[in-house]
Amino acid sequence: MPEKPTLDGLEDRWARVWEDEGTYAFDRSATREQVFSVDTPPPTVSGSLHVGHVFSYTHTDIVARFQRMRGKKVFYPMGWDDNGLPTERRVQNFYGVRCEPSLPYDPDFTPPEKPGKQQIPVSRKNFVELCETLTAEDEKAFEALWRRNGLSVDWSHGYQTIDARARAISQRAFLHNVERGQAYVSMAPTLWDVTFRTAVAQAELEDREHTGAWHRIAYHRGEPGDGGPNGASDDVFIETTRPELIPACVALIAHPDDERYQPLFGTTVRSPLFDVEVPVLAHPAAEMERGAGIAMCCTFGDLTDVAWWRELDLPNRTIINRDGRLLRDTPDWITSEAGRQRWEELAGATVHTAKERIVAMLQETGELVGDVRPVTRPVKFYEKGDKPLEIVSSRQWYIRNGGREAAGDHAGVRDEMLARGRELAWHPEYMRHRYEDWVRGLNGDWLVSRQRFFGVPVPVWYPLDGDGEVIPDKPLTPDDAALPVDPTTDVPPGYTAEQRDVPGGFTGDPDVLDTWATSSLTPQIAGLWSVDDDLFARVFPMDLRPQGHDIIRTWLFSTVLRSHLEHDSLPWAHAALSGWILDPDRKKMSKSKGNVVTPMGLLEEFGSDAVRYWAAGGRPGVDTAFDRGQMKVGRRLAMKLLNASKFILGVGVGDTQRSGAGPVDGDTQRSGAGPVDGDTQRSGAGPVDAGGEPDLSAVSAPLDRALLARLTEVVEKATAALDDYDYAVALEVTEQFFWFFCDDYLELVKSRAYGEFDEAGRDSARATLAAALRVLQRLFAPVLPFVAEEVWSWWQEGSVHLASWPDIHELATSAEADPQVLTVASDVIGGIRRAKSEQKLSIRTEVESLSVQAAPAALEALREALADVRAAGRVRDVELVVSSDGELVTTVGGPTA
RNA sequence: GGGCGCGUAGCUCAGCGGAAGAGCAACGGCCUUACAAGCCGUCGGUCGCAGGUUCGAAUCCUGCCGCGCCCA
Repeated sequence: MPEKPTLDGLEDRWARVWEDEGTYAFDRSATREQVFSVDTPPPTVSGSLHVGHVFSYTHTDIVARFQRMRGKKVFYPMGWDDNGLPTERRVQNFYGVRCEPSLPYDPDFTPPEKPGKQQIPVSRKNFVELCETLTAEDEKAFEALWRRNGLSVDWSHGYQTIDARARAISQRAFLHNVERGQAYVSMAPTLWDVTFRTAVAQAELEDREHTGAWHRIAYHRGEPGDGGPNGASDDVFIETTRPELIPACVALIAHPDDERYQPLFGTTVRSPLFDVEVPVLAHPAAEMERGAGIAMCCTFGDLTDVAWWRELDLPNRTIINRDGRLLRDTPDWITSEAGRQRWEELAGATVHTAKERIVAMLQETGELVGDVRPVTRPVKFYEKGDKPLEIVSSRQWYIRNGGREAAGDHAGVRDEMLARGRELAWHPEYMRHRYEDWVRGLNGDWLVSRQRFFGVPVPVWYPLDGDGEVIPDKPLTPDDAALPVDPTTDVPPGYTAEQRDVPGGFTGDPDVLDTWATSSLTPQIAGLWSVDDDLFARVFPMDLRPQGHDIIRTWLFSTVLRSHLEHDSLPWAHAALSGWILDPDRKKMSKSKGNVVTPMGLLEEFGSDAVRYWAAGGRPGVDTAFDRGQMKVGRRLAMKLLNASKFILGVGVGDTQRSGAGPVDGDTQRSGAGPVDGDTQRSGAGPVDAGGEPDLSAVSAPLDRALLARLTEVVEKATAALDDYDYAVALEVTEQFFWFFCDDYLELVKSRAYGEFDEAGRDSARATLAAALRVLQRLFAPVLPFVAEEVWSWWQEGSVHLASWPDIHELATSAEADPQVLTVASDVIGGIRRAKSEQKLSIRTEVESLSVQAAPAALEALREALADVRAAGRVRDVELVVSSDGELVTTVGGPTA
C-alpha cells in the first residue's frame, strides 16, 4: 500500500497485468450454460473515435465484468468494421486515389506522401490493399484506446469484417440463402444513387425536404399532331414536379372515384413535345386532392410509379442512365419527327439540365400553362448522398425479409420476424416498438448487392450464351472449400480462365454485398460458425447484443433475419440499446468549431475510471449530455475509494481478518466451474478470493450490525439492477451508500476501531470495516476497474475482476440488526455538525452538553451507539429526553472553542 | 401524418400512486492524525399547461404546448 495513493498511472500498470495474466481470456472449455457471450459492435474503422464510443462500450463492459464476477465465462470479442463505403471514401481522400477496375494490378504502387488534387486511378487490387493498410493503422489506435478505457475484451478473439474469414462466412451464409431460395437475383426498378453509382436499400434511405416546383402541363386528346398543341379544349392538364420525365411517361392515372376523369378512363392521350400515346387509367393510389388530381406515371419518378408500373402492367420506358444522365440514343417509343428532334437536344444531359430545357420547350409550345409554383416536399435520398435518388432498372440480388408479402399474408417471413422481436428481451423495453414498426413497414425484400469495389464479392458467376449474353437465372456457385472467392479473378467450377467473358463461357458477378449483409453475421463471424463449430456451439445463440438505437432497422433487424434463416433461432437473448451523446448545449459537436473532445484526451485528463463513471450515469437507452463535471465527480469518487481503503487498511483490519478467517472455499464452490487449482485460477479460470472472507463472529456492536444490514440491501439492489442490465442504478445505490459509509459510519467508528474503547468493540469495528470494504471494492469493480483493482491488490490475492460478486450471505451476522441504531446515530452526528457549522466552529470543537429529544425507541437505539456518537462529536455530557411528538431534536450546548 | 421517448432546483438528471430528491453550480464555513484535487453546512422547485380518476397524483387517464429520435 503506497504512502500517498494516486490514480495516475493505474491504467498502464493494470492493463499490462491483465494482458500478461490473461485475466479476460475466454475459457473455451466452458459449456454454453456457463458462458456469457457478447456480440460486440465492431466499430467502423474509417476515422477517429468519438466520446460516444467510450460511452456505449463502457456500458457493455460493465455488464461483462459483472457477469464474469458472477462466475460466467465471458466471451467478449472485438471486431472491426472495415468493410464498406466509409472506408472506401476514407482511402480515396487519405491517399488521393480512386478505384479503376479496368486497370491492371501494379505490385510496386506506392501512394504519394500527400494526396494530390487529381485522384490517381489504381486497380481494384491496389485499392483494396490500400484499404487494408489504412484500416490496420486505424485499428491499432482503436485497440490502444479500448485498452486504456479498460474494456475487458479478450483480444485474441478479434475479427475484421473484411478479413478472409469474415468474407468466407459472409459468402457461405449468402450461398446457403441462395440454395434455400431465400436469396434471389432479379431485374427490377431499384433506388439508385447517381453520385456513388450504386443501388441503395430501404434501410439506407432518408426523406429530406427538397425544393421543387409544380408545372401544369397539357396532354392532348384527339389525333396525333406534330407535338404542338392542337384542339386545346380537349387538353388534359396534369401537374408534376418532374417535367423532364415526360418522355418516360407510360400512363396518366386518376382515382377511380374521381368524376372529373371517369370519362377518360380507357382512352388515350398524347404527351406534349414528344407526341407519345399513353393510356388514362384508374388506380386508388392516385390522390384526388393533390395537384390536378391526375398524375403522370413515369418509369420511374418515385415508388408510387413503381407500384403502378407493376400493378397495371405498364411498359418500361426508362430514360435515365445510372450516371444520372438521359440516354444518349433516342428511345424507340418516340416516333414523331418533332419528338425525335427534341430528344437530340436532351440526349446525355443531366436530369437538372434536361428539366431546364424541357421547361423551355414547353414554354415555347405553350404546353406549360400558368405559373410555375415552388413547393417543398420530402424526397428520398441515400443517407450518405447529397442528390435525390433516381430509380433505374437493374439486376440485383435480394434476400427475402417479408417485405414483399402483402399485409394480410400470415405465417410468412414477416410474421416470423415479428415473433422473433417478441421473443427477444429488449433493454429498455420500449425499443421493441422501433423494431416492430420497421418490420411492419417493410415494402420490399432486402437488396444486398452493391456496385462498389471494396467489400465482400457476391460469390457467383453467370454462364454466357452463344451470343455472349448473360444467363442471369442460372448462377454458378463456388465449392464451399474455395471460399472466399472473388468472381472477377477466380474461375467457377467446370470452367477455365480462358472462358471468361467469351460466348459460351462465364462472367463473374462484378458486385459486392451490402456491408450489412456481412455485419448481420457478427455472431457467426465472432463465434467462428462453420470454421470452429465446437466454439460456436459454446457461445451461440449469444447472450447480449449491445448497440445504438439508430441502427435497429439495419444491424439489429438484419442480424435477427440472418440468424432466423440460417439457424432458426434468435442470434441473442438480450438486446441493450444505448443512447446518444449530446453536446452540453444539446447540439451536435462540430469539427469546424474545433470543440470536439478526443476520448484519449479525456482519459488522460480525468483518468479512465472517471470517464467510465460519467458513462455509467447514462441510463440505458437515454441520450446523455457530454458532461465534464460528471467526470470530475468520477475522479473524486475514485480518489475517495483510494483514500478510504488506505484508511481502513491502515487501522489494522487486515490483522483481524487473517487471524480469524481460516480456510474458506465457499466462493470457488459457488463458481461451479469444475476442478480448480492454483494455476488455473491464475490463468483466469474462475473467481478467486485468496484473501478469504472476513470473520464476522467478532461483530458485536449494534451499530456495526446495522451497517452490514444496510450494505446487504445495497448488494441486493445492485445485483438485481445489473441482472437487468441497469448499470446506472447499480452504480447509484453503491455510490450513495459509499459516501454515507465514509462520511458518517467511518467517522462514528474511528475511535472505536483505533482501540480507544474495549477490545471487543475494536474487533467488531475492524471486522465490519473489512467486510464492508471487501464488498464495496467489488461492487465498484465493474465501473471503476482500475482503482478497484489497485485497492484490492493492497490486501487481497488475485484480480478483483475474477473475485466473486458480493453475496448477501457474506454479510450475515449472528444477531438481528436494528437499522435504527445507524440512522439515529447518523442523524445526531449530523445535528452536532450543523450546530458547529452554524457557529462557524471547527469540527474538532468539544461539545460540553448534548441534548437529544426523540421517541423512546429512537433513544433506545441511540443508547446502543452512544459511545461512538460521543467520540465522533467530541461530546462531554449527554442528556436523552423523551419527546412528546416523537420528532428527533438535537440541541448542542456550550461548546468551548 | 403515424410511432416512441422526454419536459422535475440555475445546470445534468433520479423518482413513476402514499410527506418533492441527488450531484454540480451558488453562498457560508472548517487545516478534521484517510482524503484541502478534502470535509461540514445553507440557499434553491405551482414536478410543461388544462381537465379527469382517487381518501391521496410529479407518478394513472384524456387533451393541448414544446423538444428529440424513428418512420411515412
